[in-house]
Amino acid sequence: MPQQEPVEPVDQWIQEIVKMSDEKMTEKQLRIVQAAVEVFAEKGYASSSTSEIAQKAGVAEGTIFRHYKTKKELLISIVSPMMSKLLAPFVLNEFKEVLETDYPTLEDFLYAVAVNRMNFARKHLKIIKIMLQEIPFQPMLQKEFKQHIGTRVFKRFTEIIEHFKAKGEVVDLPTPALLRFASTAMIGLFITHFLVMPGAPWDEEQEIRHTITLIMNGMAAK
Amino acid sequence: MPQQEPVEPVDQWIQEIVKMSDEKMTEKQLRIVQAAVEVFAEKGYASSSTSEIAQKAGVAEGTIFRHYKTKKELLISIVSPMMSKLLAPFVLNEFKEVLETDYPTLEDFLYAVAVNRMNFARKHLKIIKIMLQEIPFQPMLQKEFKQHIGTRVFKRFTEIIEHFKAKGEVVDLPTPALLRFASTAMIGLFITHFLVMPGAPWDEEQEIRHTITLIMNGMAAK
Amino acid sequence: MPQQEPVEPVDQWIQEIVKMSDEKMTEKQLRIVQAAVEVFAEKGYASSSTSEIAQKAGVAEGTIFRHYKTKKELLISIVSPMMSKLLAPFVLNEFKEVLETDYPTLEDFLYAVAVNRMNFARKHLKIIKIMLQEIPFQPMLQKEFKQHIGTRVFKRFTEIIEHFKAKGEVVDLPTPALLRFASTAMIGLFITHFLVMPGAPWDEEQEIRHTITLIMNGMAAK
Amino acid sequence: MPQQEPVEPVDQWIQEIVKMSDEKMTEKQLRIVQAAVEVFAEKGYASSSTSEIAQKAGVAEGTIFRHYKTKKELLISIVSPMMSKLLAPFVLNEFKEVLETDYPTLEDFLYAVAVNRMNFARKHLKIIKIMLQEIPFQPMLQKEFKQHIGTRVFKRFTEIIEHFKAKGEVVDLPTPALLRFASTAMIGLFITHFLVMPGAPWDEEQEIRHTITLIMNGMAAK
DNA sequence: TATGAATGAGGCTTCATTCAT
DNA sequence: TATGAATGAAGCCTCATTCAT
Repeated sequence: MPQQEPVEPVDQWIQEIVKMSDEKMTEKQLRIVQAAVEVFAEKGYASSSTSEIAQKAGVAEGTIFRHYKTKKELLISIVSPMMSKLLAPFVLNEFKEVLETDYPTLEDFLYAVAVNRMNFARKHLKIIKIMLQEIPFQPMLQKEFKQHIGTRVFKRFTEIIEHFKAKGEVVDLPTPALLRFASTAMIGLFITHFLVMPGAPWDEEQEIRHTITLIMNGMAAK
Repeated sequence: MPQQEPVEPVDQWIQEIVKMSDEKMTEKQLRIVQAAVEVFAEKGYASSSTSEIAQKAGVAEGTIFRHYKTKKELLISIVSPMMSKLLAPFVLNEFKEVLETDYPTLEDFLYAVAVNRMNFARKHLKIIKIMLQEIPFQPMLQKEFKQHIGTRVFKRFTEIIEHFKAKGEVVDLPTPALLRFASTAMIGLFITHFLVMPGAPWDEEQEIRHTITLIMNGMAAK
Repeated sequence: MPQQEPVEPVDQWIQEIVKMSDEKMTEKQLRIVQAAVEVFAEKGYASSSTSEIAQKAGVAEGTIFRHYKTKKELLISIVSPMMSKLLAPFVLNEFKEVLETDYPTLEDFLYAVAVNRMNFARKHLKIIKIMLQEIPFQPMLQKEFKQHIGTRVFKRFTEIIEHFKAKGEVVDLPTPALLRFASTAMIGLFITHFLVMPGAPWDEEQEIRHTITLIMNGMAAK
Repeated sequence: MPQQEPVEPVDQWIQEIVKMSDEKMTEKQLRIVQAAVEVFAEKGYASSSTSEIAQKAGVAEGTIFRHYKTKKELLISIVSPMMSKLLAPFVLNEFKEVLETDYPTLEDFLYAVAVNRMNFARKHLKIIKIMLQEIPFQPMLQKEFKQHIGTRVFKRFTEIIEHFKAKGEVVDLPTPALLRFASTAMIGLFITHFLVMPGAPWDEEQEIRHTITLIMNGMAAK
């Protein structure tokens, strides 16, 4: 079990990516986006009306369409950048090096990353909910999802797992199975606490540590 | 690792529940339900139109409303029974006894249950997809979900995990964490293969075994 | 100058074409079409609103879209059949034979045809006005116009003019110039009295005769 | 048939009218007018948007409304002066005198005028198209049209025709019929070649001569 | 003078639901 | 029971026009 580690090192190399790149929005446009996030998250994209968004944003309905050609473009403009920002740290080239250089144990590293992403997710919970809801129905989001996950994040994680397998620290099971196991256990933690049981009290640090412990135990070479 | 086991024993005690309780539907009504499942799964509930459902079912639009007062009632009538059927085996009182009586190892038992539920899910994939999509937006479904999971399935699983903890076979971590870990790893397997990567080829038996192995390793008392 | 001739012979061979082929319309659909003709003719297609059409037709706005998928489809459904009906008599194969068989002089024949088409046009004046207004902006109507005029009516008229040229009765100028001259002089008569000066009193029979006389004089071999 | 005549004489007495009276327009205003002509001609007035005009003109939308109070005023400002310029030569008081003084034959005169107006029309084709399209729907244009045609051009042409009738050179038919015949045959030539078949190759000089020949033949006292 | 963000009325179209047949 | 024409509310979007800068 890792000692309490400062999260900063991770944030150092993510910071320029994590920081919001939503530049130069007018104040009304910002209000539109915020209202859209609220309404989409509450009712789902298809059941949300632009008139309700406009009302909640305190602008005229026509103003929405001055900034976004269609309702769908408004959705995409919200969800699409979130997807890349959410996964950005896992795409970095230095990922593996940082992992070995800056952290005493794999668990430490995973914990740092998990906390960082958890904080990010908590901050953008509604957008992530919208993203999960709409990916099945929006081909454009599917495309972005596949590009990000399929060809970048997946590859990076695969490298890391095989690195540890080569070192004899990870059980000899197929890499895809290991990857799926680890990621769904972590994502499951996230979804359970943020989406399935949003009200339940929890000690985030403890929960993350337990989950990582279980994952590590599961994957450890016997 | 368990030997190849016949799945039948599990089915024996689920059979009366798993068996369809779709009673006395007219042929047209059946066609409506089938069409609705197709369309809801493809476009999502809110983006589906009753006219498209009617057309695909080969009935007049009015006919739908003769059987279901509203579009939402049609949705509920499809999703609601599926939820209980999907979780039914985990609610049975004899669950724990069967587990200890009929199966040599815990892994054997989990494998049998997993295969059984996987087959069930494959058969009703579209409805499950609709269910997952609509639970966040349909209070009635949320209520049923909470009743089933929160007060019945959760309780049953908690009992079982604590049973094994008491026997010293499971690591001493909080039961909710263990439960979440095990279930999300299994559900993650399901969602990955059925929903995220529906086309990918896979050896179901192997995948289930690997996942259970990882879960068991993770939870095993060290 | 021809004696007063009965118009019937011409009508005999056009009758089955001239007769309306608008079959099996519901009463509401008929009211929609009538209202649309009124409004389109008065304001022009682009400046007409479906809500005004619905109101004038005494139906709900949605009812229009039950019968016509779009506003443009409503326009096309009105104008397109009119174009072929208007030109139908000029396309008939027996045109030239009838001309030589049933009428003592070319003038008689032209007079009969002119009266027949004038009556038809008067009856459908508004639709013809819409047609003329919208052809420049509706590619589908342009296509139909080219097919009808370019490849059928033009060809028929060319044959007839060359027939009389061969008989030495028509001046030796290029056939297209003769055709254009004769047709625009006739169409000019129509447009002047029906569209440019709709209120002016006139003796239709006299006007037609004068115009034909002038056309014949103009084209006569000197 | 007249010899090739210089067109200048006609232009001499039209020149001060034909010359553009577009005074003191800013460069932006000019660009707005040009863009409006393009867009109105292509899509029709009602289907054109001020935003498209502004974009094509390279100005802000608001700039249009600084120069023209409404969209309709922009239309009128374009079409209205064109109408008078197009018909100006036919309104001149000296018309008849010029006719008898400067040209050996009536045909010569008509040819000269036709060529002159044809050139003018070719130069302002789009505006004329807009004019023809919008007269039916714009009361203000109708008013101007009636004033120009009804009380001035019509009167002038009537005088000329009756002048030649008195001289025994024109057939004894009602003057309005003669006038309509001649004008629609000429206008028909114009519309056919410029609007109905804009792409077709043609020898303008020949076509005008043929048409005038046919008109003269038609109207000649027998 | 010029801009362009903002407006809100109005346009076309969809759709769940009703009802006479 | 089944139909499908009809409804009208509501949805998305366009657009001429205004106004603060």
